[in-house]
Amino acid sequence: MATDNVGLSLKLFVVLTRALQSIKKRIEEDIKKQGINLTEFAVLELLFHKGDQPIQKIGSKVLLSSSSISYVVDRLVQKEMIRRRPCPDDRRITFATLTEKGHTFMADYFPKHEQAIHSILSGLDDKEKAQVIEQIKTLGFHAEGTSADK
Amino acid sequence: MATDNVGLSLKLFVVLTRALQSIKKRIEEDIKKQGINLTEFAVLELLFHKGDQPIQKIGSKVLLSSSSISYVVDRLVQKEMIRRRPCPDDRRITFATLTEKGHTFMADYFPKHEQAIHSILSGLDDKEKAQVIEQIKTLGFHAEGTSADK
DNA sequence: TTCCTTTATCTCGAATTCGAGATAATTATA
DNA sequence: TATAATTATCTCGAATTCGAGATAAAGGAA
Repeated sequence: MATDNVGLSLKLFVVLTRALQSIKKRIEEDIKKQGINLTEFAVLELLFHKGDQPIQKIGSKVLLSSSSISYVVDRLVQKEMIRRRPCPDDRRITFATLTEKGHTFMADYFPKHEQAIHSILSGLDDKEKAQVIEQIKTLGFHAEGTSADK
Repeated sequence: MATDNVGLSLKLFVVLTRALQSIKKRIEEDIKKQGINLTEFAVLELLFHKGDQPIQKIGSKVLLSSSSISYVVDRLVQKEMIRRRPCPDDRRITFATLTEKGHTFMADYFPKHEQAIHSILSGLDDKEKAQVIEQIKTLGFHAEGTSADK
């Protein structure tokens, strides 16, 4: 068959892993200067762009387990970037809400962050990026579907 | 300019992160059944294909810090997959060496692992994979180069 | 209403990785 | 050769994430 190069798949996996490690490292370097990490930033970004969120929703959006979210939210509360707001309708739910400080920070820093990523990823032009996005999405969806095959 | 879509870069980063997370999760699931994790497997694979390695070399190959390598090697020694062998020429150096058990395991399991990855990544055909590999490499090299720009 | 199931959040302990610094051995320099 | 710099490995403590299980609140069924 034409599609049977097993070694090529392994290579793709290795290349992806290494590239993303380099990319993440650069992005994290940039963000760490602000005293927060990538996960915390992802949570702030979600709240900044989508408004207040139940804690459990945050977890599913940024792909973290419930226990990890509790921890991340704690840290952001300590840093006074967000606060916990009980839901009046359902007492099981707690919303995470940006504080004034958190909002100000994001309004100032998000554009810089986006620009930094843009600079780090400038190895490809827009057309190539769009292409890679499609291909990687395909790969991701397929991998997601490839669950425990009995 | 044509290449100025900042949001596209952010999207590429998010897509890459999520896809790789899915892919890694699947691969790890497969390996965990063997009682080892991805990092440990990477070390075993290096020794299996490249022969005995000084511990510090392993770190640079699998992209782990020196302290992490010590830990991973410890675990593999505990599992009797490898052993530490002092270098006679340079007493600072310790080689990691596959044990009989480790070698047998890899001879049996590596092809299965490779096949599993192949299956997980079968969302793209060979030609597309080769293309993605090149583009991701470009991205990675560029990101690597984009160090602390003063 | 009472009981069972589901949902949301949190606590706890384990796993994994890192960075800083310690130790020991080697190499280069004065 | 004595001293300084480099290299290899390890120890320690911190950071981050997870899974299992606890708790509390809602919702649904009998």
